[in-house]
Amino acid sequence: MAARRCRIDDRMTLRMAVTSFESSLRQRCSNCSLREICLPLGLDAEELGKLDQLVKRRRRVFAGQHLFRAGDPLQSLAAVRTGFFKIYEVSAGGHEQITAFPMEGELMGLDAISNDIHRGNALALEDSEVCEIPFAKLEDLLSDLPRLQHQFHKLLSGAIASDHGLMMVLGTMTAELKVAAFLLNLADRLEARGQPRATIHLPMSREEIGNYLGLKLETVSRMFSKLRDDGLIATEGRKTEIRNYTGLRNLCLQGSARA
Amino acid sequence: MAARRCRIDDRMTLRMAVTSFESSLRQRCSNCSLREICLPLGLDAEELGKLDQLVKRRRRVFAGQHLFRAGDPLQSLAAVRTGFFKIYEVSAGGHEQITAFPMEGELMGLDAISNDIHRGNALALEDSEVCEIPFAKLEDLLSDLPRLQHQFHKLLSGAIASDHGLMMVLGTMTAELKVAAFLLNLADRLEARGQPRATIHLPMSREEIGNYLGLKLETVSRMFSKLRDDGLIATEGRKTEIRNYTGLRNLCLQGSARA
DNA sequence: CGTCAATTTGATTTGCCTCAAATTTCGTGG
DNA sequence: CCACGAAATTTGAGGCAAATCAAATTGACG
Repeated sequence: MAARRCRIDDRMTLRMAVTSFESSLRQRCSNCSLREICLPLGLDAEELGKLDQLVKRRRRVFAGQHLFRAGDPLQSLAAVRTGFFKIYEVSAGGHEQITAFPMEGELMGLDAISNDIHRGNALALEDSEVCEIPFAKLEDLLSDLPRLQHQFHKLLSGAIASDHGLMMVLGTMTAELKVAAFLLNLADRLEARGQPRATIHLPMSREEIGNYLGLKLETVSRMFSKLRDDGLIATEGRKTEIRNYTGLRNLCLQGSARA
Repeated sequence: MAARRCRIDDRMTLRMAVTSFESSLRQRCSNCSLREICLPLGLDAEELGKLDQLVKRRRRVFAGQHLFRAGDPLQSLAAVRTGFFKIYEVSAGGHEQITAFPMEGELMGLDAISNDIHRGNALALEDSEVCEIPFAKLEDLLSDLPRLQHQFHKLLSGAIASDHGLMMVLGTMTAELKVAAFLLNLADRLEARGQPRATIHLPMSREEIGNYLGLKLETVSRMFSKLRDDGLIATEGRKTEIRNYTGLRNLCLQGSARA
């Protein structure tokens, strides 16, 4: 296990060498996420070719580095190939709020299209790889490929839908349920990517989880302990194992039953 | 002032006659919201013509009626022409969560594109009028009109951005600040539509505001009273007047300063 | 004018936050 | 490889903001 966390921002030196071979081990899919997303569309070879041309070379982002910051002009959307990010926004009053934890296969920067400027900051929580997709070129391509256009709309719409899911968590759940829902959400997303849903790595701190869920870090920790004591999960540092998936899910369901 | 609220759902009878002429008084803009949205694009006459063909006849939705419900297949997006809606989702556990209060010029149903089925329920809070935009036809048109396509992407992206704004409110603010932010948000949206921002009508109940903000109705009421006692707003039933706009805004800013 | 729902206000409880300390984990250098 | 220091996490005690319970008041509509 090489080094994993890093606070110095945007100027990695020796760490780069150390971790560069590490991430090379992770290359599983032979192509970028955007193309993967489009595989079910039945595009022909020519169309797929256009898609490939669009995607710039993969880019590596080390733990603690920003891929983009609030205020940056939108040039490219970024699809996470490997690793984990956090997206956070800073309010006028200076408060940080994490709005998402994008993982493999998920797009970042969609909210920037509205005014061509990034609202959020994208910070790599672990050494990661992204595919950058120049947005202007993507839009050109979308006009030519209606099925791809439709898929892109689904993607944007899906982002709205998942934000609504989070709003429901924030608005209706107690601390215990919020944490349970958070773990279930991660488990489900892992499973959707063919990874085992029971074992979750959690590259983010308790404080970051709490920020995301509208809780304090101590409360998050207490709820992890409670879920552990109730036999629903097992914890070993940041490695979390879901011991009773249906139990967790039932907890969330009955919890939001009345209010 | 004719009747304003109604609980009987989807079977209005005499009310229809009473209120039908009432909403006819409100016709201010001569065309649909979609076209208005596209005015700054500099489309030529032919393009505008295509746009007009797309939009089905305006549809009236009476207070208490649903325009669509969760589970309905997505056929059309709907732009609010006049009136006010609430969009709410129901969790598996049966809890209702309001995710938005769309008003004039705002689109509903964007989150349904992701899987062609509405997640949310759209309920008219007052007698309203919408323009329905068949989504399949809209996508066809977008391929032909790149500027319109871009505008549509901005619209979707803007929905994501505004959801993030709400998440920040839910995650970081106290009850008082949530209510203040809610009123400011309404005021700003009114102003963006050329209406006076100081006078807000509030077609939703305290309970609905509380649901939206993650508070109980009693708390919402208390915070209205507090803002009133502090001279920031004046209340007269559901008619709310902003007496000190900058004061309200400063309250929100300093409030989220540290956490 | 009477009924019922919505809102306001008050009293009390509670869940989460705050403050504080102990413990574990992790990165670094010996 | 081990030991050290810093940061993250866990756990405890007490306080506070918002929820809950309850009652009075206002307002809407037949």
